[in-house]
Amino acid sequence: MTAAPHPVPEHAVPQRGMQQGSLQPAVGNVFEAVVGQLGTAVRLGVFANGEQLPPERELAEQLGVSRMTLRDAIAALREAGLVQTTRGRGGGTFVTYDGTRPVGVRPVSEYDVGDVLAFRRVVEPGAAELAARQPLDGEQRAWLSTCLADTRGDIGAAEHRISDSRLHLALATLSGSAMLMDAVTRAQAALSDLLAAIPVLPRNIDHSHAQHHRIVEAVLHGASLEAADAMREHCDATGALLKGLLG
Amino acid sequence: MTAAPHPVPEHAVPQRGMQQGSLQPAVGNVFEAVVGQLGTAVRLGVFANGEQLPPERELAEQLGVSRMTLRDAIAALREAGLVQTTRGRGGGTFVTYDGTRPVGVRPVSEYDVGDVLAFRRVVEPGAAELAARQPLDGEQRAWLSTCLADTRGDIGAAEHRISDSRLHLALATLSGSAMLMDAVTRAQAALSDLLAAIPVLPRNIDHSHAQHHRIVEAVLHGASLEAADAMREHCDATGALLKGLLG
DNA sequence: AGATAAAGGTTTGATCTCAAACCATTGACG
DNA sequence: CGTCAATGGTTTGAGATCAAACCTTTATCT
Repeated sequence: MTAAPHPVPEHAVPQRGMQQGSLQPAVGNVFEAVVGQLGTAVRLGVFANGEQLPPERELAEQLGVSRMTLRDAIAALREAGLVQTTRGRGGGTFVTYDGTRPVGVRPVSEYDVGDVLAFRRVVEPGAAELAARQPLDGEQRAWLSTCLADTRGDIGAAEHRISDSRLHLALATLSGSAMLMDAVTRAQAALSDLLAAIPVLPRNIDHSHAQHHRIVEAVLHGASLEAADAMREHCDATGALLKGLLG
Repeated sequence: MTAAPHPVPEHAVPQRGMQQGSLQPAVGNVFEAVVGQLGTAVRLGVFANGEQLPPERELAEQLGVSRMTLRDAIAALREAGLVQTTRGRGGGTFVTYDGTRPVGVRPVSEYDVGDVLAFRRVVEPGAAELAARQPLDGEQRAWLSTCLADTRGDIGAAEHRISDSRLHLALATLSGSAMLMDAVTRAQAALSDLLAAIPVLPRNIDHSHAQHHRIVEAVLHGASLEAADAMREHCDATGALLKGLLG
């Protein structure tokens, strides 16, 4: 039919692309992908404890997945103790997870620790910088302040981790870039497992809070470079802590 | 069975998470996803013209997809004229695409132009910075130089676009971070459609080449901040050009 | 020439996923 | 108290996807 455009004799080395890295495997199992996504959303506090998930029909559409598959995924989360479900009007699926228990839901993807930290150090400062450049309305400013305040209260380590995630995701959301939001979410998801493994020293929390404060201040004042810088420092600090503790 | 943890009376507003943004729809159609990925890889020059794709069994595994589905995808690319296939020993699927024809293969995802540019401006400088920090061996340095030289030759606009992609992806690869490589690939993929739409002026190419040169030099010399800066400038220039022409 | 190896091509039955319609439960409201 | 509305629960048949085995083609080697 068609001859090979470049016949390759046996001895010649066919030059296959130096980089195959850019081919990312499609997740073969939709069910597992959804479990991973929802589980991550709960662990990161995207859905707060006690909060109601969107109705199944709606959530299924948001996830681009059939309702049946979504229901199977929710059933898995229910068995893992992350959510509870009630029927009837006013019913629904509610988050029952305060971060104090470990979760049996495995993350969607597994990355090298150094890789996650490097990635995060790039995208989070970028998101902060963009958020600072964005004109924020009153509601958005209030949201950011609330998220910041939530990381401060007299709460346990688990709650602190969740509100920390929420703050970072809020910043990413305010960047106004869906792709960046996406990237930060992935970084946080990959990070949350690592963070759960390290001991929380009050000193670290204080330090971390000071950095959060500086970041939020910068964003609220539209100081984009300062915001990026502060976030970079924050990532470096967390990274150093993690590397010191994990290898 | 189980009572709702927080019974929600009709009048009370159930507080559903302020950010639903982090739930990304799973791609429902594996076949289409694979067509999109391979098509993008070809358009970006991940597989160069005339080059042979990995054997089906191998490629299927890399993509995390069954061989049947992969074959369907390849058939689609073949009908779109992007590849040719030969049987027998020494046969395989070969890229037949020099960028001069428009392609009927739609990209995997559709993003806002501003979003793509903002994302790119964050991840590409980050990748360049990391690449500059990496200790590069001779082969890697040579690869980078080759990619740079390829963008210069006396070639048409289409070939130029492809070798440009290859250079950017090479830099991302040398960053050593799979997640960043991933992000840059997505940015380039989203960008390539936009870039195909703008006219190519010799002056722009010269300007672009000077920037590429500065970036590569910085990376080869391990000047990470300079590399990031140069790349940021390059992204800004491309971005300004695109914004001026598209919106 | 014949054997071998490396590729693509084909078949088949099991499993996953989807869409759509319909059923069941519960609280709110008249 | 009865109806309605908003949720989760269930069924069903079609289509997509998979894994594994097997067939065909063709260049190289002996």
